[in-house]
Amino acid sequence: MSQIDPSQIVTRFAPSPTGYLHVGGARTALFNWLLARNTGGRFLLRIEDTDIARSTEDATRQLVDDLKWLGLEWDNAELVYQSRRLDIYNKIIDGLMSRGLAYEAWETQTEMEALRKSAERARRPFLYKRTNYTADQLAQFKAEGRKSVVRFVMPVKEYSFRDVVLDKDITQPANESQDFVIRKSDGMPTYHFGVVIDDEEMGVTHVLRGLEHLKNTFNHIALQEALGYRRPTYAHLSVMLNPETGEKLSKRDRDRRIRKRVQEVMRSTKRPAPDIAAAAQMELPRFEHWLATETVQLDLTEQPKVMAVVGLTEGDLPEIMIHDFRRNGYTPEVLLNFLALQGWSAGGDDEKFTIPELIKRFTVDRINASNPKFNREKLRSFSTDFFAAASPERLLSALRDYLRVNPESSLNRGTDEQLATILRVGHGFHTLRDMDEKARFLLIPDAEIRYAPDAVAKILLKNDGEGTKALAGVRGLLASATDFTGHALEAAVKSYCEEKQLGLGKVAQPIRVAVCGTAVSPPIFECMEFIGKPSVLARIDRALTIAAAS
RNA sequence: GGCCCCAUCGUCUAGCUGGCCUAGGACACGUCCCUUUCACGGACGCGACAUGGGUUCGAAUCCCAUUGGGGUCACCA
Repeated sequence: MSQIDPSQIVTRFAPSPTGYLHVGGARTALFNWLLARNTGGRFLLRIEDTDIARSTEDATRQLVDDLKWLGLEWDNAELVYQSRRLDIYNKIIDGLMSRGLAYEAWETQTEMEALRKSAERARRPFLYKRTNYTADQLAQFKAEGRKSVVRFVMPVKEYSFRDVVLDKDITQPANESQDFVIRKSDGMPTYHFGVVIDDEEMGVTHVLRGLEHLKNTFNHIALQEALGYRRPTYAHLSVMLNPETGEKLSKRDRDRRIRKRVQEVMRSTKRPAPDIAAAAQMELPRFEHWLATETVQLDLTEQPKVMAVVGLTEGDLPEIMIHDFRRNGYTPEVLLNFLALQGWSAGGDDEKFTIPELIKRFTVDRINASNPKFNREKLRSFSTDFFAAASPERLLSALRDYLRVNPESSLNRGTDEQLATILRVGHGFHTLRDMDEKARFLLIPDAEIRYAPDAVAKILLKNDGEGTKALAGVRGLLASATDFTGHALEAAVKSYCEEKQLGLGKVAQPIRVAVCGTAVSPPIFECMEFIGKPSVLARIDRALTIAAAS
């Protein structure tokens, strides 16, 4: 083997545009990007849109947006779309056919299915065998309007390649060679074909991809040999698993979470299905079908409605797409750091890295072969630490980004200065969503404060309205305060409590409920300063009215 | 089911050219401290080499088997 000049390393990420970027795809992209950046090589992006039915332009845009958001910039100025390269593929396929290395096959998908079924019944593995059609058959197929596919004549021999993650040679015996499809009946190349041609033409030297492609590699090698192409270095990455199911992380996991919650709610509240379906504005048969069928998923309009009915929020669902993480208030540097640790480690005890550190320390030989379970708790902890250490500028830009994808948040009303204050007062949060949920009352009109019934009951009404009395008592003090800063308010309320022989909590908690609507908030005196005296008094009056009416 | 891959605390992992390991770190969890709430923070603690055989003076580290988990068997990538 010749020594590869590291500066010549070319990697690529080649997603198929079927939706937002999946977290597993993001990790694959990250590893390829890291390898290129670590060695001063190039990282390329190619769109594998050969599945016409599933690929959309929207999806391509979302994919590109997610990659940009992550900061995984690619080095090809022009994106490569496979769908625009049909001429190139067809020319090569014609060449293969003229050399007798590829041929047309006429079996329909139903016929293929039947063949597979019978092989299964006979309990032997199915391998496609070339059939010789008579002239009559061919004429009949064409008369029927059948469309042929093109299959590659895969030489029957043992194939072997070295996988640098597994650090071993992977071999496929000769009797598993099979003439696989390289051009589909719609004229598009298959993945196997496009990937081989494009990797060669783009000069890709290193292919880091998911483990699900391990066996495909033999097909690719056979094609490379037939075409006289170079063989890139292969590295197959482990599969990230859902910690609850132990299966591959899947978009379906979110749906599963909702279904589980619906079932819990139905069991505990004895609320019947028709009732929930109606509340979610869904047809009952559709709702029941979904409820009973794992493989059926709610669509994007149904999902939020059902969630609202059973009291689930965005933050309760497992994030699967990069966009989910963005919406839930994670930053790219945290996500990337964490993703790098799913299957890779720097060795030793270090695990918190900036992006430049990641680039510097990344090597392929430290990638692990076993499948990690995706542990969101730890990601959350990384996020907490990141926000605790971030500069005010980074905090604000992260929050602005979060708000762009969460337009319904009340914090969108804030000025930069206000948001900076909120960020400072509310420090110690895990994610921006967490911060948003805790601090959103700061930027909504007094009349729109919603008083949480359990907080009102526990803090204001309990013990014969003890809290309400305390609130009414301290109102005068607040109304007459001349200095409405957090410090001054705290000092004033503290001395008030001493004077009245009350614990601080006995007074502070009722104020909190009155001002925030909940029993939980950032430090209350600073919140009061932020909101200002008129609003604080208005909110207290409103709370007193509500308490009196309860 | 066939073929392939993998196997250290609940989780992510360090360690794997055998002795520095009565196995290290982080998350989670538990106790305590801080505290006007929730968090944050601090201290301490709990906790693993899947099993069975080898090889060796000596194995988490090497070999084999078993078990378990995962992947794959498309005109989807």
